[in-house]
Amino acid sequence: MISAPAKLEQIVSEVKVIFSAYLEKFSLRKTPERYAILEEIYRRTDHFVAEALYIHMKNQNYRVSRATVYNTLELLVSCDLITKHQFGKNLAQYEKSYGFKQHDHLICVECAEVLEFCDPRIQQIKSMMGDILEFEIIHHSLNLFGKCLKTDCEHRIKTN
Amino acid sequence: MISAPAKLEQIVSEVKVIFSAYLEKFSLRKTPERYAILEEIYRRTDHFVAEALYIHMKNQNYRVSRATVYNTLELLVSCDLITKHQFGKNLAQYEKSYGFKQHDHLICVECAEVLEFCDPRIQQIKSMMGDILEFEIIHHSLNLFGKCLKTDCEHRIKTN
DNA sequence: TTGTGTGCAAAAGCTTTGCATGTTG
DNA sequence: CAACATGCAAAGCTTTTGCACACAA
Repeated sequence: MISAPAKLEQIVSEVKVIFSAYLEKFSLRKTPERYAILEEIYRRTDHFVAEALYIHMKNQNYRVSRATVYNTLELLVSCDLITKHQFGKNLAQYEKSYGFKQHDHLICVECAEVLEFCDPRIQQIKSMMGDILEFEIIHHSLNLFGKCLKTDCEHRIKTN
Repeated sequence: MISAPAKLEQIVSEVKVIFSAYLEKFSLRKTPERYAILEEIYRRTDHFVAEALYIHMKNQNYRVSRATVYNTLELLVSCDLITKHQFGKNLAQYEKSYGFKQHDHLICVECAEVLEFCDPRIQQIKSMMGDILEFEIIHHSLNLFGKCLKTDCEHRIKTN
């Protein structure tokens, strides 16, 4: 079996190829900033917000601007390498999407913890509703909001 | 059968009772502004944004501030009389929810048209995921994004 | 060389907050 | 009358835009 670090390297190189193809297809320029942002995202853990990505790159002394971060995030959403979420707040959260299973989210309204889950029925709903309402469904967003019942939930620990 | 205007009046009076009970329960004040905003929402059509509600009340020469509008919208969300949505933009949209069937949304990515649909499977997903992940699910948000295939879709008309 | 992309800072847009005033309970 | 709610304007935060410069193609 392939090791986790090796798999990460493989994914990073694959997403670069996909991004390159996308940039070529639309005659967009292959700038070092764009690749640096893509790589930063794929080496980071799960969900992140634009500002955190910007700060993190700045901390590594990488010269980049917010404008470029936002511009590149939009490109990456367009070529399906990341997904953009709005978990009820006025703040976009992003997530890498290549090489990971499609999933939806369950958000704790008390501690804002985000869990992921998969359910095949959502695909059925998408295709049925697309047919009935005559839409070509491109993507979806399903968020469940609730309270964690486990005793070790972060917000329960906090309130002890 | 009861007429549509009569039904609206009935709903308006019912939501006022519910709101009153909520305000009493939490020892909040029954101000004229709060009732005026509630009434305005229930007499208006479907989805709206906070600013539009504010402008609309101003145009009727009702003296109200944005602060109060936002404050009241939050109260109404808390007592389940309206629901708050984020259809992919950094802009909250609201919708009255009492007396209307629970539904989800299908958004056209080209013309931003919003359609509503119901599917019982979403309830099954909610209860199953709540059980498995040990969450008490309070509410959910399911948005499908796609392109309208009908020839009379607004964005198709626009581009003619 | 040409024009797209970038950095920087300012602006824009939605929402929240602070403070003095008004009004509910 | 005491505390809470309101109006107004300013501030806060995320995101977008304008402009001069840099650099990919």
